[in-house]
Amino acid sequence: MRMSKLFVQTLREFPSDAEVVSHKFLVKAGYIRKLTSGVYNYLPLMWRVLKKIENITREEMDKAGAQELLMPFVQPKELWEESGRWEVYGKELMRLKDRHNREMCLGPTHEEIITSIARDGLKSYKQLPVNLYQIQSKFRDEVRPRFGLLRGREFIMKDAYSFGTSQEELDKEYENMAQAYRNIFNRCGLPTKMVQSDSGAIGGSVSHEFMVITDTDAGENDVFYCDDCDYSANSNHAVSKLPKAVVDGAECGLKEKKVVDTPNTFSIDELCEFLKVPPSLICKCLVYIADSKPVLALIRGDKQVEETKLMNAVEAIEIRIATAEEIEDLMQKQGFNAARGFISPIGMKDITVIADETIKDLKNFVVGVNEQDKHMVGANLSDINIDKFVDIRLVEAGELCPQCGKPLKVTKGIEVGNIFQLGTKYSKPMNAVYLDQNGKAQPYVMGCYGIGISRTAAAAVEAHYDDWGIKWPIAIAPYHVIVVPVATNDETQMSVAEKIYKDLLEAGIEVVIDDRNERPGVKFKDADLIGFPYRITVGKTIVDGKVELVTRETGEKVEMTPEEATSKVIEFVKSALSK
RNA sequence: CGGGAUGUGGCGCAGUUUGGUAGCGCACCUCGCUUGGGACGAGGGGGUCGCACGUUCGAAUCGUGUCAUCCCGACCA
Repeated sequence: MRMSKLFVQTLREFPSDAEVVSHKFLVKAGYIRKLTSGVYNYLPLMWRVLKKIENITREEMDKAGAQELLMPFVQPKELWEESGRWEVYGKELMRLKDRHNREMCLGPTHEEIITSIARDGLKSYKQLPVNLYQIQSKFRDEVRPRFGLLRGREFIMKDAYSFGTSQEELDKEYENMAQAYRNIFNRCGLPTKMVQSDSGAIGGSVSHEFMVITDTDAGENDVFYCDDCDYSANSNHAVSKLPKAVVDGAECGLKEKKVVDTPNTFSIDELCEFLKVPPSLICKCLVYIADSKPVLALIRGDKQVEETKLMNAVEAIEIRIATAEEIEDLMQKQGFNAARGFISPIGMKDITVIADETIKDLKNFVVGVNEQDKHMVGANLSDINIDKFVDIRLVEAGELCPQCGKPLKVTKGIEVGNIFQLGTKYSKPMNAVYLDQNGKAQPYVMGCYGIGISRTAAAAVEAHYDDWGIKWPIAIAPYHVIVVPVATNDETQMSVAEKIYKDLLEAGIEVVIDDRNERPGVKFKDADLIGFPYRITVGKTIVDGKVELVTRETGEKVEMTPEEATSKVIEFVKSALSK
C-alpha cells in the first residue's frame, strides 16, 4: 500500500470527547470516527485490525470443532417472548416496529435465535454435541456509552452456543472453549486472566470472564486475585475470608441490651464516634429496591454490599439502592418515623431481610430500631428476623484468599471474553429438545461463549501504547511494516525504498511505503502513531549502503543493508505469526 | 433517571457579557523553498454559527422551545 493513497487522516490533537487512551489514539491515528453516540465507523486501518482478530478467532473456533454460521441482526419479538426476555431485558434491548407494526428488536445477543435454529435441526442425540458460532455486529442501547470502542452501543462480537445432552458434555465443551479462548488471546498478543464471575442477566450457573489487565483507567471491572494460588474473580463474584475484627460488643462494654440516644448519627462513622465502638460492631441496614419491591440488606458496618450478589440472593432482575423518598414511603407504610441512619429490620413486617454472612458472627452489637436518633446496643441475632444469610459482601483488597488464606490483591480489568454454562435456561422454556436413546424428548444442555472483537482491539491498544501512539502486536497490526524514504526527491533513496517495498510484498509481508512528499518528522510521527510494528527508514546513510530498522515495541534502532533489513523483517514477522 | 456543560468549515478553538452580517491554529488546494522527529513564505477553497419559532431595521450573540453531544452521579445510612 502506498501511504499517499491510504485512506487515513491522522489528527494533530486528540478528540475533545475522548477519555481513555484507546479512544484517543484510535481517533487521532485515523482508525475510527464516531457516527453517533456509541456508534463508530471502522475506517480501513481499523477494519484490517478487526478482520485479523476475527480470523484468529475463527481459526481457533474451527480448530476447537465449532461451526460458523450467520444469524440475522433483526429479530422478531415472538422468539423473545418464548424465552421470557422480551419483558425482562429492559431498555438496552433496541426495539422497533416494521411497516406492519410488528415488533422487532436489534440483536444484543442471539440465544433465542440459535435455540430456534437448534430445535429445528438437532432432533437426535446422535447429532450432539454441537457448537455453533457467528461473528457479527450487536446492538445494546447502553445507558451511557463511553470509552470509544470499549463500551459502544454497536460492537462486533463473536458469539458461540453449544448444545449437548448432559452436564458432563457441557463441562467438557466449556473447558474446550476456555482453551480456545486462551489460544485466541495469546495469539492476539493479549495476556488475559480467566476469572470467576457472576452470570448476570444471561443466566446459568458457572461462568468465567477473560480479562485484559491494564494499568490504564479503562478497566471497568475490579478483579481480585491471589498471587499464591490460582484464585481470581470479578468483584461481583469474589469471596474472601476476613481478617480478625472486634465482633463482640462485650469487648467495648456493650453487654446489656438497651436502646440508647444517638443524636445525629446518620453515618456509620458518626455512630462509631458517638458510641466509641469500631464499625465492625454495627449491623448496617440498607434499603434496596429489587424489581420495584423494597428489601432490607444487613451487613457488618465496616463492609459494603455487592449489589449483584444481593440481586441474585433475592432472585431479582434489577436492583438499586432506595432513594430518600422510597425510604420515607416504606417507613410510613411500616408505621415508623425514622430516616437514613436509623432504619432497622426490628419490627418490620412483610419485607425480605437478607443478611450477609458477616452478621452471623456479631454478638452484643449495635443496630437501629426505626426510631430517629436512637439505636439498640448489646443486640443479638435473636432480636432480628432474618429471612436468609447469604454472602452479599463486596470483597476488598487485603482480605484473605478463600482458597489459600493469603491476602488478595485487586487490579483493573477489561472484559474481552466470557463463557457461561446456560444449562437448560433457554431450551426448557423454548421447548428446544432432542430425542434421547429411549426416544424421550430432552432439553439441550447449553453453553454460550462470547468474545468482544471490537473491544479486544481497543483493549490491545490499552495494553500496548506509549506517548507517541499505538504499539500493535504483530498478529493484529493493520500492516506489519512501513518503509520510509526520508526524501522523496532523492532518487537513490526512492529506488532503494521501492525495492525493499517490492521485496517485502513478494514475501507476503503487509507493507506500506510512505511515498508522501512530507518532511521526515511528519512521517515518523505518523508511523509511530499508527503503530506499525517495524519501520525501515531509507535516508542519507544509504550512501554507505545502510538503512535503519526500527522496532516500534522496544524503540530499538539498528543500521544494516537494505537486504538485511528486508530479510530481518520477513523473519521477525513470520516467526511472530507462527506462534 | 438526577446534576453540570457544550453545540461556530474535517479536527481543536475564539467571538456571545456590551446585537451590526464570522475569525484563528491544524488539515486541504497552488507556487516557491525545505527534507532524520509534526519547517517556512505567498496565494487560495470551504462554514451563515445544531434546529425551529420569536424579539429587532438588523441575531452566532437576546428570548422560548427542541434536538444532539459530553462529563459527573445514580455509592453504602
